[in-house]
Amino acid sequence: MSGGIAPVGVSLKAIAHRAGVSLATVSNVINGYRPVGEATRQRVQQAIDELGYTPNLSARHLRRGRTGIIALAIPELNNPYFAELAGAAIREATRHGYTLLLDYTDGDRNKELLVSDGFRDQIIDGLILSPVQLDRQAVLNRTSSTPLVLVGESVYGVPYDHIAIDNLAASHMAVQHLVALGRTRIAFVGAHPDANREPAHLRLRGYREALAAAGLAFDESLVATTPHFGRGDGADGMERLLALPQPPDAIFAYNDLIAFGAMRTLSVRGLRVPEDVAVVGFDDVEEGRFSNPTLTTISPDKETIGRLAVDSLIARVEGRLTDPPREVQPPFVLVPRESTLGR
Amino acid sequence: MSGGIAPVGVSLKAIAHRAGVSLATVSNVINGYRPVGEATRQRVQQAIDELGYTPNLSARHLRRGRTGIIALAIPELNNPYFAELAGAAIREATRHGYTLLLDYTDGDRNKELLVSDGFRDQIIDGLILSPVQLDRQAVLNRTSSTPLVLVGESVYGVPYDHIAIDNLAASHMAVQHLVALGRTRIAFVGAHPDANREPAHLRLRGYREALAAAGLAFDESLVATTPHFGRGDGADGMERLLALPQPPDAIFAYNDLIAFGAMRTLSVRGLRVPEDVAVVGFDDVEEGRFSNPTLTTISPDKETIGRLAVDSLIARVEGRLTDPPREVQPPFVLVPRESTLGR
DNA sequence: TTGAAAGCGCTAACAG
DNA sequence: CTGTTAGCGCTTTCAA
Repeated sequence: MSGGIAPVGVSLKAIAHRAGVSLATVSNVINGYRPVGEATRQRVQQAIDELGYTPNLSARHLRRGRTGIIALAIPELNNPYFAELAGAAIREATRHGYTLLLDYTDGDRNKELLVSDGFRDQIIDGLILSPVQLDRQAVLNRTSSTPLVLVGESVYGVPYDHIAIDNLAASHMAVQHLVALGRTRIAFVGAHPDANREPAHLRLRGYREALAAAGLAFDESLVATTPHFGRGDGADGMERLLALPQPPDAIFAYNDLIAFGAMRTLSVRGLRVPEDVAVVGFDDVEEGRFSNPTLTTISPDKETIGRLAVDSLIARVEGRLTDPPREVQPPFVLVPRESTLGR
Repeated sequence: MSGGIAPVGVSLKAIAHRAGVSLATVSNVINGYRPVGEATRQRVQQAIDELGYTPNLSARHLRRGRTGIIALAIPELNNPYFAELAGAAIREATRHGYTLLLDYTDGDRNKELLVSDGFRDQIIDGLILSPVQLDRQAVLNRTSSTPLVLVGESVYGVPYDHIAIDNLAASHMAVQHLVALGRTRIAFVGAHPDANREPAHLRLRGYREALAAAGLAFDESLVATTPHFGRGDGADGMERLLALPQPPDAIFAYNDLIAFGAMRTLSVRGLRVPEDVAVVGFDDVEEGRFSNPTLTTISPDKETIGRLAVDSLIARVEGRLTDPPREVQPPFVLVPRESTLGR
């Protein structure tokens, strides 16, 4: 944030009048569109300071055809992963002089479509979208020409910049961690009911591949689907797994919230984490550093994801970037904590 | 969200031309500023539909002097309380056809001042502020004339609408709950170091009054101040309380995050919740329904707070509300869970 | 290096 | 009930 009070009514004209120059000159002092003589510049600057002038953004936007606003559309704010991502994006946007507007899709396909197809076009210069339900085809068919950057593991193979960690490798690492601890009945919680959707797919695929690599058989009954991706879903999924004839001895959760829900259920059922069941999450939200037990998890570099997404988008908006769309994979690490290592 | 694609370049003029009417008539069909004949209306509407027209907001805003955007400035998104509040506010703003912009102050006094003094004035019609550090005087001296609505327990006695639950009564209820369970050494975690600030003040005051009402002595060493209001602060505060010669047997936390931090410390130190130490939080964030143990807490009606704040603000913005500022106290309840009742 | 002026798209006052 | 038009504040082209 950088300040400056704007008494209503102080316009370019007022400054021009006060400084005894034309509108164009004042505009040039402000925007540097063409050079201005040093003496003139000083006089104009003084008038600006004295009157406390701030450009009227609506007018500027009308004229320029751009608004200085970009949107970040995420499924929900209640998932702290997105809250943290949004924080990073907002900081970066602000740094570039842009305002970032948050939109929620509730992970609802129709809302994702609406956003992608230009719901906010009148107000935004560009869009960062973290889709949940949107498929490749829908993105390809999108009807808006507003620059778009995708984040998250949902959609691949579309002509837009895409920022997401290597979900396959990350899932591998998570499962491998459990395998290394000697676990053999490793369950996956948080597969999407509609199994051929991409996002769960990648993490699920990583899970399967890692099992195979470890010589463990894939057991479909150990994959708990959930309608959403919150704590309640994790709790329910865990209940179902515990009802199995042979319950799991480890859980790889689609995300941290699901892991927290699962751990809650385990606690209620009198099972110890990690002694009876080890748990690994995905996202590394702050909660996992204070939960009982603390949560082992995949930690994507959220700061970098947010920053890169905003940078790419703004570069496209301003026409500075015209390369073909790029696929960027920010770093991630596995953070081992009590839910697998014990205390 | 309600949609409509806006191919760039479809203007009022285009519609007017297509429908064979004047600009004004099209505008009237859209805005209902004055009546339009039914036949004409139909023709215009058809042109609008066919061309997929959406008004250019920048132009409208320039003309109207309003932007249709309101801001909600909160300390941080990482506290799920604010995330939930923001969700409610966004829904309500959308319902009124407004866009809600989120701003973060980091609980930093300067940023709160900046926001309050009109940092976003060029872009917003009104502001909802949840101050942490801002004092009465700063609000009274504010230099912006943008309509303002305050939420939260921070500032009283200023000429703006204020939406906040009765913090005094809520704190009373929380402490009374602990007293009723037979606890006698009840600590308060999350007092602000600068003790004469209002927000912690009310909850702290409620705490003291409830102790007095219960015939319990106030022990200053049982008040743990914290620099911020996050999990880490709660964990640190708890450490300090446990180092006392006579540690507490109950905790009333300024908010849920602090309570989670405190419970984490208790767990690490091998103390049982609630057997050894009972814990009550404040905010009722979802996390507390899945934590181990689940958290007893004060549950403010966040939906109502968000809704009322937005409604009041928009009414002021649109000049529909010119009454003197009002103080509104939405309902709250105490939700007893395992952290005081046990399992 | 500077000025004059057109015009972005819209709303609302004025005129019929 | 409908049309004409001024002008919101700014950027940028054309002219000097």
